[in-house]
Amino acid sequence: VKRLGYRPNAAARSLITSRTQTMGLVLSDITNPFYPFLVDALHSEFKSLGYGMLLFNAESDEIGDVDPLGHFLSHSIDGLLFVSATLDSSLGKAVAEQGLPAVFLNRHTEDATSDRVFSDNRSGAASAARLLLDLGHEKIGLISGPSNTSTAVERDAGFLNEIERRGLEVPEALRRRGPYSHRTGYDGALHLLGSEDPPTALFCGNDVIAFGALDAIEELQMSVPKDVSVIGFDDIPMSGWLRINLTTVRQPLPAMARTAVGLLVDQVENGLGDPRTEVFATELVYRGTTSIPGD
Amino acid sequence: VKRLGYRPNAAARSLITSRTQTMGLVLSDITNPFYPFLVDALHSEFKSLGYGMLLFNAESDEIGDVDPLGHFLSHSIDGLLFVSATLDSSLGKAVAEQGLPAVFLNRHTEDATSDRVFSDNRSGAASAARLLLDLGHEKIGLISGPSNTSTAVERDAGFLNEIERRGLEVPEALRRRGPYSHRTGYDGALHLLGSEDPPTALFCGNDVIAFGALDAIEELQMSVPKDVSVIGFDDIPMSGWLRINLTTVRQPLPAMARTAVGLLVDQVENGLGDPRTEVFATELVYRGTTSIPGD
DNA sequence: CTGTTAGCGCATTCAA
DNA sequence: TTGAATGCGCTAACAG
Repeated sequence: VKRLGYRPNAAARSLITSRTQTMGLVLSDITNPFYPFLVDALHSEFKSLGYGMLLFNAESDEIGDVDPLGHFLSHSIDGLLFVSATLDSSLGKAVAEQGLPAVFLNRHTEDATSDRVFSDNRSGAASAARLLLDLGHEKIGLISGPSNTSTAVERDAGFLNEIERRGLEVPEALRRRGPYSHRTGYDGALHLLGSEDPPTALFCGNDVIAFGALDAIEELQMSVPKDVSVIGFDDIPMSGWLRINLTTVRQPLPAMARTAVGLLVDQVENGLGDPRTEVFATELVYRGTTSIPGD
Repeated sequence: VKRLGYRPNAAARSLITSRTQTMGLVLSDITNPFYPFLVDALHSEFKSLGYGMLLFNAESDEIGDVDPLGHFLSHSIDGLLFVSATLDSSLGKAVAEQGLPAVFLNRHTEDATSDRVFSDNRSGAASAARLLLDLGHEKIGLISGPSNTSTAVERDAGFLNEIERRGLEVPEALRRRGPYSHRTGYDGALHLLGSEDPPTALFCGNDVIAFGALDAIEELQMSVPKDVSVIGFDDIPMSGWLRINLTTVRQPLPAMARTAVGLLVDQVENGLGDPRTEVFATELVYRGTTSIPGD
């Protein structure tokens, strides 16, 4: 009978089941090279579990009071996955009030109202600090992400803490901050390295910032790692390309994506429970942008 | 009355209007740095017109007989936007048979059954050839994309045609081909430049392939553009980064995205008509990876 | 112009 | 087991 290409009508079905088999993915700026790999991983997880993925791109690195909720609620989805929300975002509360299944991935908001999965940014940043200190660097610059993101706050804390534990410090003059973008790294490094007593190493808030820093170093006709060592965070695939070859801290993105999707699907299929938090270990990836100072 | 947060139920509404206000976006591999900018542009166009965007990532560079249709039909969308379909894909016919609004963007299939928008790949590639010839290169290598993509076929044709018009040629031994990936460029350049009579310039099927070629050149300890000139295609933002600084052929992606979305929305709102084709002009972007041979 | 009603295509219940 | 009936929440057509 159904040989003539019958397709059940999804609208009618979801009208009765009150399920759409579609999840919403909210992210801050898909243009940032960090995301595609995440989106890829998330998509294939969702697909294998029978869910579609509706994209909402906030278009700036601030998922603040942009309101993706209205958009999604009127498109009726079963759950929401937030990637890289900001700390001050009211999204957590709003979603909890709606009783909507939700998971925060990579970054989280201040109040743990929903499931969260992220990596151990503190210890990852600490391991980066340890590497630079062990190599003999004493004057280290810091170019961080935005202060309203949990990743930046925790990476800063882990990094600075380790430095201080060794009896050193990073003076204000050697700190810069901005969006997780190439430009932030470029401007930051230009400023820090152009000063009269420049640092011999830079810890960058993520890989994309580090790429900007590398470009600034090129611009200043200095060389990496001889004149300056550089470390990033994330280990996106581009960081392994030969011309970049960035030392960085790897986040286990595929596993994180799988976990986040699992939690979300569990929420929609088995009902909401108490908020859960999953933390993943990072791994230092030693490549070519770090060395003993002057070597 | 509706102060208590009333939201119309999208499923019920679309049951009666037979519209979901959602479009499907099919792409071959979101991990390829070429796509995020497109996705971003498409998303904001759709959003501004009141449409959501459901993502389907084919996960390999081959949108062949992977069947996103089943996935989408069971998620009920109003129209489909295919980015980078392959020539041999049966998608065009399948979609046309379903009477589903669809647009092919960037690449197209053999039969023009739906609206299509792409750039003038032939003349873009010809302008790249002209640049290399004018600089004095006579031995030029070609690393193309897959032969079942319209972009690769047309770029090859435009490039080779211009070379021949000047009385030169690109022998088989100087041609390589593979997926639009970093690895294709890396392996291809390693092979071509490692031969006994290596070319002095390489035309790459797209920027990502060119990045791989640049890495191979680094690996071989040769220098760009002194030993080898390199040209890419697309002009994705990374190509403008200082450490890359790639000479390339720009496609006007934002305009192309706007047009594609416009055509698709027109189809769903005003009914299907005869297939339309929109072609966009490219622009040569002269940067630092090209020069007179040996200079 | 406001108020009422039928029906979109399913899943689920209940009757046979 | 199989078959018919109800209603999910809207929109559109129609009646008042």
